[in-house]
Amino acid sequence: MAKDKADLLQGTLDMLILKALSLGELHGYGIIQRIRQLSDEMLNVEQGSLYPALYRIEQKGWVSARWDVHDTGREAKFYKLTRAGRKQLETQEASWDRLVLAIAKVRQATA
Amino acid sequence: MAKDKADLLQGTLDMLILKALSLGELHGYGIIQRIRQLSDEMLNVEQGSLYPALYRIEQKGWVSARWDVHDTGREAKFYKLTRAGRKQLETQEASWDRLVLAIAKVRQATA
DNA sequence: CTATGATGCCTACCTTCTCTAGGTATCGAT
DNA sequence: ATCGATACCTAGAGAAGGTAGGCATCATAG
Repeated sequence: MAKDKADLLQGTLDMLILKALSLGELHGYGIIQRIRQLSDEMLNVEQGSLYPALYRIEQKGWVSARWDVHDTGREAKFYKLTRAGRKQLETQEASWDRLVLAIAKVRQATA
Repeated sequence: MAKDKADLLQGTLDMLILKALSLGELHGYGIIQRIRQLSDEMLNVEQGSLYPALYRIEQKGWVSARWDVHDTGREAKFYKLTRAGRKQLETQEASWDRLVLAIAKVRQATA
């Protein structure tokens, strides 16, 4: 990991993947690029984190996968948000907001 | 864990403990209460998470500990932020801010 | 033409972290 | 006398992300 890139906190990756897919169907490698690009290079998801995560997420029914050929003529495995996945994204975003709020409250405290 | 309390994300506990101690010396059990109170009951740190965390944090030199008797006459182990701990708190807060910002950027994206 | 880097997929193992679930002891209130 | 809160601790489990490898294709640079 490059020095200027922060490690993800556990529990944030699923949300990022689901969010990336909410913008449209995409293959694994593309998800990494989309997250990196949208975050202004601040977030870098490792392949070794992504593929197992995609597998987990697919098992849970939040995404569906199919092999396809894209523009460049190369084959890739495309993932698509399911209805349950969209629901899950909302849930995770709400949890994230709650956590951010709670931590902000603690940090507001002054000595 | 109560239903209305969210599990912490891994990596946030150290920051919360250091922040709690930045408001003044405190013993372990009190740290849990302070975090719960400051977060409006949204964050509940389990004892089984706290004590190992305090041990780790002490090993890293971010806090110093001493046994003492407090008002109620009971003995307790009081923890105090060290200079390195204060520095570490700043670092972790900056990382947290970066992460929150990066995730906000990703979430801003519209399909 | 060949070497290299980017694209694209995957797995095994490691490490870290938090939680669950136990244990112990003291104290105040019922 | 019992029970809940206070106060400390540990062992083990589970989850998740990273590191480090492997493999194949393609475009580009030398």
